[in-house]
Amino acid sequence: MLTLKLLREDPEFVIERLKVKNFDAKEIVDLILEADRQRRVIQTELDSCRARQNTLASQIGGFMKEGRKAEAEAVKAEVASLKEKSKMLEAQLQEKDEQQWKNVVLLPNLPCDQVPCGKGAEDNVVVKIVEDIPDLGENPLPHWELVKNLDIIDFDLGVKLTGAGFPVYKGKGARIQRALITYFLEKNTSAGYTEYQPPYMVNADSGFGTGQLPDKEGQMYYAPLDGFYMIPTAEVPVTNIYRDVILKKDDFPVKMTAYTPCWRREAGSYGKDVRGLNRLHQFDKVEIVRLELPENSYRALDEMVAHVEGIVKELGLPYRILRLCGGDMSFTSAITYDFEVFSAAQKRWLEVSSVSNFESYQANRLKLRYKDENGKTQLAHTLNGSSLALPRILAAIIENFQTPDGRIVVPEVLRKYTGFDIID
RNA sequence: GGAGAGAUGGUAGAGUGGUCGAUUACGGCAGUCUUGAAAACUGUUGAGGUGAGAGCCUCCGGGGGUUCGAAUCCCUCUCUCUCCGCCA
Repeated sequence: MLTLKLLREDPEFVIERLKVKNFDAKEIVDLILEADRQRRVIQTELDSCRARQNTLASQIGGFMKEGRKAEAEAVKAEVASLKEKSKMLEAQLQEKDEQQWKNVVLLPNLPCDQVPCGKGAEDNVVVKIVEDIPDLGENPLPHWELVKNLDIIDFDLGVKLTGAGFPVYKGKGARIQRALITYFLEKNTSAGYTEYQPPYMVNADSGFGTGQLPDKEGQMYYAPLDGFYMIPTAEVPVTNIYRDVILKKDDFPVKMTAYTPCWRREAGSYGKDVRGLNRLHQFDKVEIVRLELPENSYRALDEMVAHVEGIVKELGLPYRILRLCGGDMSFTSAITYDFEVFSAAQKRWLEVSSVSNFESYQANRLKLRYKDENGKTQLAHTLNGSSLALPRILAAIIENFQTPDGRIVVPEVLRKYTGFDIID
């Protein structure tokens, strides 16, 4: 959520920056500022009305003690009329508050100045590409055929148990999942990230804190009886650990990592994008989250990108790093780098990680703050990235490391976790 | 699921209708003392809104109500603890 301070002080800047995200903010900003002006007028009037009431009420207290009943009654009459007035003002204030709030949450985060303009995926900028694409000979199989032949992932069984997009991993398929999770967590913890096991369901406050609510409500599974949401990413519970927290300057940086399953309804997806492991309703992911001082957040972002790159490289997968254009960025992000690995059999790039700086956008919703050197409370910066998401990594491993006879060679770094070096 | 007790500032813990945004202790910060530290002493120390500022307003788990006046009384929701039941 953008701060009211920024909107008030430099609305033109906000409108300009949001054009990079192809977001026309003019009308909303005007509505917010108008509601804000009205709100302050009402607030001032209400405050003085209440101040008068408070004074009179304590006067009555004095009269009552001294037994001056008649005088007390006279003052009571005045308070009664003030009370009606403040009731009315309160209602108006609440209305303006709601108007303002309703509109402020509609504004996405401002993209930082490194973000290129653009409409969609085609305008993203490739900042690095390591194309070490394996030669798989004649007819390499896509992963959904390989896993069926090897009987390590059963999509049909998932349909029976739950529905499409809920695969069942079996035997070496399950084992390599667990190996990947352990491997990722160890890479992250040895880079100084503290490991967490958060809840997989969160309440509405948490959903709001990281920006899933209110606008992406339809993307989460919801348990109405208890009002809980299945997490779409570990980012939600992990970042919310610090909701309503005021940190000290030397508490930074806060570095956290967590493995969780993730659930996404993915309403509206179709076609080849959803084949096999490409898009699931339930998948596994290891996430890294950082809280930083504003002056350090971009350095931290570079560090996170380098960290994720190190892992992808170690796995031996061809990859590229994209800087997302304004049109392809998420609502809450100020800048995002995507990692994609090349899936040799499908002959396409698959997104496996997304590393973002949210600057103070989430922090403002979360009320995640710190005391600066003058003792003033300031908003912190939040960042996160996948490190890494499993299914597409697994898809790429399965396809890129297939042998002509349909077996899968396990990447070297995973072998101490799998306990086998080939899937057959 | 049933019965009962609670929820107050960073923490502990007072406060049951009238200067209570809140006694006190601990912690934190600053100072005195000290070569330095500790101890002791002194001061200071919640968040937000509004205003140039003095100040004023809001917040004692959330929401609603009673009252001239609510941390304090009533209703409701959430959560915590104790006992019972169920259970990996």
